[in-house]
Amino acid sequence: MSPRPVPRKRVLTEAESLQDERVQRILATVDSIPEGRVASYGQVAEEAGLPRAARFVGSVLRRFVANRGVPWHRVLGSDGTIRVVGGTARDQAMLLRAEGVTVRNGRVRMAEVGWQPDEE
DNA sequence: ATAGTGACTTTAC
DNA sequence: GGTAAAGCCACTA
Repeated sequence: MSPRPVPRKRVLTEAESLQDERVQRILATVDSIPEGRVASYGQVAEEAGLPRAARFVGSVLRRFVANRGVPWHRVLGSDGTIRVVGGTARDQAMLLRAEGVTVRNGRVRMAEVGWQPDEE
């Protein structure tokens, strides 16, 4: 029997990461944010069953969401601030305004447009 | 295995 | 209102 190479762990490709259960739950959670509402990264993480993984949520959105049907623009910082840098920030504000969310100084009022998961 | 990084959050001034 | 530091998770320069 010729020895076979042991399958080594390697870096996940994008396609593989998309199959990652955590990624799927994150995307599903973001997708469940109703139009006109927003959620924080930490909130998404918690809803997805990944408490304290807010930064991970941010990186997942940054890497995959750009060209999918996921409403990434409804995810903001816990204080309602747009955390994206560069031109994408302008897009996010535009997308939010397009669905009736008031954005002032790169920020929204979480008390008004914050998503309450129990109202789905 | 260690160090650095980031679409984060919380706490403490 | 604001900044600073520390804690946080997972990925990687």
